[in-house]
Amino acid sequence: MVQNKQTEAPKRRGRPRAYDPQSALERATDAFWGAGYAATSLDQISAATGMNRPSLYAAFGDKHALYLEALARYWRISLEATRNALDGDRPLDEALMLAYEAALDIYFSGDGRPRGCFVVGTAVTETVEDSQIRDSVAAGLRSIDADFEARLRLGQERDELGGDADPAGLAILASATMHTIAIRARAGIARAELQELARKAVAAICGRQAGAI
Amino acid sequence: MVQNKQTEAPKRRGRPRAYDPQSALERATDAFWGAGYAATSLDQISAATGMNRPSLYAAFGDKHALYLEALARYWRISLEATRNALDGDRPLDEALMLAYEAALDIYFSGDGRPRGCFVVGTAVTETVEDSQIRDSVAAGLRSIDADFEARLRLGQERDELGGDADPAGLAILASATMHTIAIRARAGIARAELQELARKAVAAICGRQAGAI
DNA sequence: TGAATTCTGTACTGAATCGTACAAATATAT
DNA sequence: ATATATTTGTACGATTCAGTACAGAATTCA
Repeated sequence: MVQNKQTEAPKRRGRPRAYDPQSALERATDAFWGAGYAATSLDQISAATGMNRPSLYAAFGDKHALYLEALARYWRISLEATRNALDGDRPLDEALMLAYEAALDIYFSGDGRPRGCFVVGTAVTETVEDSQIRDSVAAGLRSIDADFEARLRLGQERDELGGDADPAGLAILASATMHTIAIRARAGIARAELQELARKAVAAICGRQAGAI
Repeated sequence: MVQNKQTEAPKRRGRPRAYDPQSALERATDAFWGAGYAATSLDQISAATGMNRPSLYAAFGDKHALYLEALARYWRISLEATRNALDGDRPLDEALMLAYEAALDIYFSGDGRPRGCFVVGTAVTETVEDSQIRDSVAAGLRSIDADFEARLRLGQERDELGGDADPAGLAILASATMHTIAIRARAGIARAELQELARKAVAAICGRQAGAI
């Protein structure tokens, strides 16, 4: 059996940690996700992770650094989900619909109320006065745009779109659809309604010949 | 000359107010708009409005009530701007483009950094744990949807869309375009880029025969 | 076994926060 | 003038918050 790679089996010297950094970051993300960055206190994060404050500081630095790590992790996971949905050899309309379903899985995850997108729900608020969060958000948005546009260009090559369609323009609409779903999910709109919204958007983007899904 | 209606000329009894409630609410909105609801302290609002804390409480109630008033006022103004853009007898593509330009005027207003949409940038964060803000956001979103859909149906009657187009589906894309602009503006994307984005979106929504604007 | 190392948990500090009490100020009503 | 009503501004209390100091606990190395 291969040596455990996730912790790099470091044979650390002193008292062992009572927490797993990865799952601690995940629970810290959950804490921020609900009330947002500013309204979430370190005490709440401490409670959510089971780590006391000094351990939080030792592991992640201050609240801001912890949030940046949570944000980066969320981008990784959510961008990967979108790419996985778009990458396959599915028809275009199916691929788009799958991307939105994957997003909805994330937006409706967790135990409490639906929280929508972590970025739209918590990071966007901070972008005005926080350049690091702003840069992260801007980069992530462009990345999603590029993924949609690449898939739509492929669709055009495969004659899945009208020949006169503009992949760049449609990519904007595809990204925009994801953003409006992100907002509405957090605002309490039911998942079924958002699925229906996604279906209509996909049909409109793909040129109304859809109906498969 | 008609009696001053805005203050109802009430001949109040005690010491007169040193502030104008309307402009105070406007400046309080500005204060919230930058850092968001949770990160904006009453001291900052006090500084922005020139009112001291007891006067703020007397005029608006606590921080939460003040924010709700600011949110309601923002919805009033921004929904009216959208309706004015869509209501006229302009061609559909011009009307849509004008709606996005009106939104951009709001999103890029103020002295400091661009703040995007007040709702998307500050209210959406609070929707998970605050039912009053959630209800306000949900209602406003539906209202914009309805405005776009009404204009698109009119466009279909006037043969400004393909006969097989689905106004409800396109209305979703029109709303979504506004939302993605709101997010991107706050994330620091330049206004010129967002105008170009809006043009492409309008062209795609209206069936690519655009080019007028 | 003892020294060195790393983490845990309590407890503390200083600052920021919200909300309000209270006296002074400024107007109208009689 | 005097009483009444309303707002202003200072000042205070109670709470919460971020960040850290420090002692004790748990582990590895020699």
